[in-house]
Amino acid sequence: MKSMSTDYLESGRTRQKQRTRDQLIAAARELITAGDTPRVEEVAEAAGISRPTAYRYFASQAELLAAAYPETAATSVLPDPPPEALDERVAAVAGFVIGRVQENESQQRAMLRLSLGEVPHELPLRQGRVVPWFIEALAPMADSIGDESVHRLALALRAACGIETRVWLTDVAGLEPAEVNALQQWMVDALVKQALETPPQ
Amino acid sequence: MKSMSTDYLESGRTRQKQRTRDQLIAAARELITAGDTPRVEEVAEAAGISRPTAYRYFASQAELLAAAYPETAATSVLPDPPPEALDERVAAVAGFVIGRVQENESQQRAMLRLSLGEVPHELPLRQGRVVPWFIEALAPMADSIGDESVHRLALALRAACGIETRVWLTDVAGLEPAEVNALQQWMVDALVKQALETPPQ
DNA sequence: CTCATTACGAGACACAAGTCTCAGGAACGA
DNA sequence: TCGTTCCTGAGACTTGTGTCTCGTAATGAG
Repeated sequence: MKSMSTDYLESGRTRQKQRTRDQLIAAARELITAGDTPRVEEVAEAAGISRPTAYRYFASQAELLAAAYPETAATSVLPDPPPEALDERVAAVAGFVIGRVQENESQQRAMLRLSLGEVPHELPLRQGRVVPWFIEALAPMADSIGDESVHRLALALRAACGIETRVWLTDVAGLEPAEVNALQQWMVDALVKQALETPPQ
Repeated sequence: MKSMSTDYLESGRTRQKQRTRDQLIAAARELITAGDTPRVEEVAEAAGISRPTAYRYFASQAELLAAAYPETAATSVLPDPPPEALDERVAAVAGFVIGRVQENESQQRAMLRLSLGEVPHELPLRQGRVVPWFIEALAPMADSIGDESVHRLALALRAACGIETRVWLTDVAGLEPAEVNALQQWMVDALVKQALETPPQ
């Protein structure tokens, strides 16, 4: 089953459906923040909804959990007032992101694993807010290297401090959490500094 | 079931067991290079061995596939003669690694997914040869920044050009394969250049 | 308030991973 | 060659994901 078409929710008994969907997401969110990777059955039961109905709203466990993933409402994570120095601005964003990844590591791992399912998804993965945060932090250098390069750099920064990099540094390289944080932070700093001299692409 | 203890293979009818294990690995390798992520049953059948026996040798599909993963025999991937310039040396290794990841992307994704199984593994993940390759390429700078920093840098480089980073740049950032290669190569270059000024840790 | 629409629940099914038991047969020592 | 060890195969079982059918009941329009 593919993802439910958007206009399905907007036809028929829309309020009932919205309610059901919200209950599922709320239940999933609660279980996720409680620390596990809930099965669809557990989410459905916690929401007082049957399993088949849960699958009527979300094509897979991955989609349900993705929809339930706690969002940060903030549109900016720069301190107030924002620093002027580029590396400080970026370091602030990176520090926030790295910390968040570390806090929610088990959920992030679950999301990554589910997103790698053998059957290619119909894009359940949403681009988060991290890239915009980095682009905001990099704004002062947009004039000198151009928007395109700023975008590339932001992608590289997100890659450097995301869960994917963390997983490797932890599981395979065997670094301690604090060491992982430090190395990711160093990578971010190095990428920014180098971008000033030779921007990507 | 945990991983079979190593000395199990070395006790009793060792040759029979070694043969069985080799047949399983050979069959898995064939199926993997044919392009899919075979089920344990498929590997066992292809090897003319029963499924329970396959599980006697490998605790999980992940372990079996990991054991079957094609190895590069080379202990060095530097061109002959090796360049003197540090960035060229590293670029050579990175280019090789990035190319290999791109070639075997589906298998690498399968390995990554299986390595993220909910139940923490008893270390089925082996540190590959990529880090040693990078350390070799970085040898000229060991005197100036120290072995420890070289090691850290090599870990960062491997993280930057591995499958984990590629997955994100492809699936979420939506870059084309060639763009992914270019950005990973840029990241590697930037990290090396910056390490000359402020080494990690 | 009535009734057709339509979301929901119960329960069964398919399939894959992983586990367990037990009996047969191959390997190896004597 | 004989006999015991112990590896292997057959097949059932458990758990989890995702699908399907069909009857029921809530919803909201008239």
